[in-house]
Amino acid sequence: MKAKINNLTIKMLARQLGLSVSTVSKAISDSHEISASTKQRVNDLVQKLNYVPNPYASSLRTRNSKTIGVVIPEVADSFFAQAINGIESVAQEKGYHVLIYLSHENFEKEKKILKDFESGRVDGVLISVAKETIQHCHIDALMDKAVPIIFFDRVMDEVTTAKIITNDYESARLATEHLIKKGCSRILFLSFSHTLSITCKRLAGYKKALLDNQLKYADNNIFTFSNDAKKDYLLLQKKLKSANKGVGILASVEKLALPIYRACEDLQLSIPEDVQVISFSNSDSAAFFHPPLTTVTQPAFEIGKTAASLLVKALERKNYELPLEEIVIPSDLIIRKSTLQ
Amino acid sequence: MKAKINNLTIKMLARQLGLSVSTVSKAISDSHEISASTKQRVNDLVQKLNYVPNPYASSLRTRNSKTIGVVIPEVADSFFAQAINGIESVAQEKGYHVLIYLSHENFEKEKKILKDFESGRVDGVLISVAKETIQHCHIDALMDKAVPIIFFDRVMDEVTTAKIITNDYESARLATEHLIKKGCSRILFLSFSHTLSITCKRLAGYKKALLDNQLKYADNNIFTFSNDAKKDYLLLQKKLKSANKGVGILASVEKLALPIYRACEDLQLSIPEDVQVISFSNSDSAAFFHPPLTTVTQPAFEIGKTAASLLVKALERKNYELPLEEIVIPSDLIIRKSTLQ
DNA sequence: TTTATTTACGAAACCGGTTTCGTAAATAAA
DNA sequence: TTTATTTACGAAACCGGTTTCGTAAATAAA
Repeated sequence: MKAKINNLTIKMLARQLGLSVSTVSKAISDSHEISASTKQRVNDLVQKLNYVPNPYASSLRTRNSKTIGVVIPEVADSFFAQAINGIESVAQEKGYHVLIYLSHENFEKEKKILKDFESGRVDGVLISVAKETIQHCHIDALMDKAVPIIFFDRVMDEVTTAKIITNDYESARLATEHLIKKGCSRILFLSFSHTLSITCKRLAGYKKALLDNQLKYADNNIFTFSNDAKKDYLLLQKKLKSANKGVGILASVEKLALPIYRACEDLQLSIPEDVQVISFSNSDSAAFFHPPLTTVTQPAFEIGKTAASLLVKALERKNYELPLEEIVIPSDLIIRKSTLQ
Repeated sequence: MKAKINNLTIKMLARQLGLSVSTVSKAISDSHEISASTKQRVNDLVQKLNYVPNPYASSLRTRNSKTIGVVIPEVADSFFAQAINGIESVAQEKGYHVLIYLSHENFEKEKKILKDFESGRVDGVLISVAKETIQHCHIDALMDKAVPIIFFDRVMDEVTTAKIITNDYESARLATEHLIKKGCSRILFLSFSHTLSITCKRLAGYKKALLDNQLKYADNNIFTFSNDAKKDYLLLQKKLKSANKGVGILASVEKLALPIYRACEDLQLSIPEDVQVISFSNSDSAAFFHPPLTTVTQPAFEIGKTAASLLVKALERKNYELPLEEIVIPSDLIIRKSTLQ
């Protein structure tokens, strides 16, 4: 590796200009204390020598880093990828930097990540909590240090802060109702957590639709995925095998859709004739599945963008208070051929 | 917003312990200069008061930030999402932080991002260049500042540094050959850039397969997507309409696959009977397309992981020289039903 | 014309760590 | 027992910015 070049500092600029360091600093930040002509001279040299100030020196003194931390369970998922896009769009516009951390659905990892944030590394945090997260001590600790933290998608009701979500309850209710209208008298609900805010609300919406339509709720229609993909798959197969034709499935997260299709294929069950399927999904390719998948599509980009905008607002305006009621951006039910026409 | 709490500093620890700041600092970093008993006392208090050192103060003095910058064209793409996963796996293990920046395929944005990196914000950079990037002045400038930069996937031949890629040429050649073997006498090559390393190499592999199989190369079999999705789609439709049955298509990037399926559907062309399709793609759902899509699947995770490992090695070992020859991790041709059996 | 105010800058402290260098006390070597 | 070395710590400089406070000179107000 090449040796580090002695970097250009504000002190060297000052020397070359015959000015003090403080004057140069103020000129660069366009302070009203500095005359136009001096600013001109300073900026000309900055351009000429390609001076780029050290952000960490600045952070140290100003106590802010123009950096936001984003904590998500995974990145290879359309929802989170699109949410990052939304976050980045705000960051790029407002000159913020985005640190990405993956919890991999693991509480201990999430805790470690938030603990690091207590250092002042980030000015604020956007988080979608891990599946395993049921306590919020790590979040409280961060909030105690006055680091603003905003939830998006996967929130914790017990924590008082801004939350950007979609209408999980309502969209699950509508999706379930759609299955009922299309003739399903039994509907499986696929979840992958008993505790996540999103899965709980979606389950509640599902239950409500059953209730509204005089269908009985039964625990054995609820299928919660573990982490063991193979075991899960076998269980799903078994459940489908035992189900009557005309069963409906509502998958509460994107990644549960593929196993359903695979299982139907393996069992030679036809979608939608034998099994009707709806999944929460933000994948572009849902439209090209065999058959095209009816989805509840979340406003992932907008959720990310809204969360980031709010955070930036909280950071830039001294007296801005985060809205504490949930901000709900509705999802779309996109009807395709995995449900009957 | 709550006022910032006066943060715990090493100075306060020192005062409470009756030690000097330097001793505490050394104790925390487990310096051999400090006795075991003192280290114990210091670490006990660190635990008790939940002291988290300010990373920017440390960065300023040590001139490294334990942060790597990742620059990619987009994030909502399976390849890049998986590559980030690979990068993150190394970062998490080695205690690095990952700053993500999106160029949105735009050269000016990429330039701006790299320019910021000249500030010392990151210790090293992993980049997959934008479609528009044909110059490398911005990269040279960064390398002049001794910031190590490693290419992954989309590289620039003209820049001398480590490059982690897949076997673009060979896998495109094999994919094309597969189409030829399955009876295609005319094969369209869908690209989205004339200049990107990956598309050039894939095109070259395509050409080689034609040559090896006594097929003529024709410019009008090459179709380069612009940024105008609608116009592109119409052009693609037109091209497919005019093609004879039995045409083959090789799509050189993931996002070109969906328009093909859509166009075939709209034109009532059957895949694979009328049109055989292979696409470079890392999407899990390719297997569930209608019909399942034959793909060239890149080792995205490994590419990201390898690039990050190399970068970390370059950062941690003083005398480590980055390997300058390309590191090639091969792709897999996964044959599904969009090509004839 | 004298006094008050404004303008435009500089000296120095500061942010919170790390590192260098110096040294008393303890220990080892002569 | 004397000298050399090692151990364990502290003072102070340092990283590269920003901010506070002070002030000479210029300008405005009395």
